[in-house]
Amino acid sequence: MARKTGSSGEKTARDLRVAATKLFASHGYAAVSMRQIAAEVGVQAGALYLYTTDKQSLLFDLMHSHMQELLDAWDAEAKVLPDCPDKRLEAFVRFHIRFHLKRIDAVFIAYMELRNLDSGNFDTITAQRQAYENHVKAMLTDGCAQGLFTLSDSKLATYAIIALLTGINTWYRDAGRLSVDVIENVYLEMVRGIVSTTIKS
Amino acid sequence: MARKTGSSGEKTARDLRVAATKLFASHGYAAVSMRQIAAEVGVQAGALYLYTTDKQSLLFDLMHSHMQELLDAWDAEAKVLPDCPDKRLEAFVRFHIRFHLKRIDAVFIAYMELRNLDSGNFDTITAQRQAYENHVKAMLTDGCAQGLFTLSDSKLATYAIIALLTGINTWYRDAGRLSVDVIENVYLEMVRGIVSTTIKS
DNA sequence: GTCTATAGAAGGATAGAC
DNA sequence: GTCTATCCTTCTATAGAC
Repeated sequence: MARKTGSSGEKTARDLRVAATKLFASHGYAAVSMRQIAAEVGVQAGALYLYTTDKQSLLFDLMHSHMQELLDAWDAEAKVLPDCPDKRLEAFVRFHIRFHLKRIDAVFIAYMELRNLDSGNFDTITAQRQAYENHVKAMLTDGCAQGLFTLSDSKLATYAIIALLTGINTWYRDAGRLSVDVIENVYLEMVRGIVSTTIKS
Repeated sequence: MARKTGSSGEKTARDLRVAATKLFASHGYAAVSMRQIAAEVGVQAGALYLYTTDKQSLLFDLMHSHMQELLDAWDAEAKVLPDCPDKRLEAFVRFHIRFHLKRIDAVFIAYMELRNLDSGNFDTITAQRQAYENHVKAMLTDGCAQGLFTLSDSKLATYAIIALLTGINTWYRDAGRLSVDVIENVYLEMVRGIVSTTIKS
């Protein structure tokens, strides 16, 4: 924790995570070798095993810390939001888009590499994903209870909204024709259509 | 073409596609070996090379024929639809859901294994995907022109609708709590919300 | 903390017998 | 049409030098 930040080991540990994230996202976990990762980090393959017990733990650590960051970030943001479901929904849409667009590689891994996790690891990540979905579902149910949203199935609406928002990651490019602000506004409009809310902010 | 259907070679060719589809979807292209596929087919690894020049062609063939089937199926259905954009949208939503839920493994591969295609193959599949997106976009643009839909960006709406519908594949289970008919209806309602159409069928 | 070297397993693809 | 056998490459992970 309070170690010298200049320590070469800490830098290598960080570099390893960055390199693995980039390579796993580009080519897939199974297609990337420890040698490739080592080359990207700038060390020999053997040296990586000072920082991870094996390739599987490396994948799990990346996915687990990503999901934890996501849950923590939304908890922090949700805590200071007003009770109004429509305001919370707007905040969620903007939060989800911004958070995910800043971590395109990590998000890709978290969605695509589930099948390459050992079963215990799989269960852990799945529970985190479900916790996130539950936040959304609670928000929608709440809005329905207050008569602000109209939904025939809040579980399906949760899936639908998350899939629609996360789908942005598959086509977004940094120098694209639309700014993140504009994207947020357009998608917010579509999500409002889904929940059939007629409230204007 | 007009060969005896009892021919062992034709059966093996079919079995190979079935086995590869199943295994690639479960574990990923890179994680599956030709030996595993052969075992699933019930032959030795060497025999597979009578039916595919290499592993890459096998992947490409699966993806290419899946996408072609999709395009052909929608062409056939769209041909006999009325001009009314709302009716066409409803037909599309139902078509997309039904088509994709019947081919969960193939759809998964078509989305997840793009990065494992050689560059020429990648371009071919990407063009097919774009052709499909263009059908949807044209339908939305048409509805907007006729004043039936309200969309601030028909390209983003296309992405959003496809992502939302295809997302069903990630949670759908055959013996789940909802029938395909119910799912179609709920998602159609949400898609109508996105395009803000108020027309009732 | 990193390197070189290597053990041991598994991969894709081919050759030739049947 | 399929099998057995095998070539050659590449992989993960470890051991021991520096």
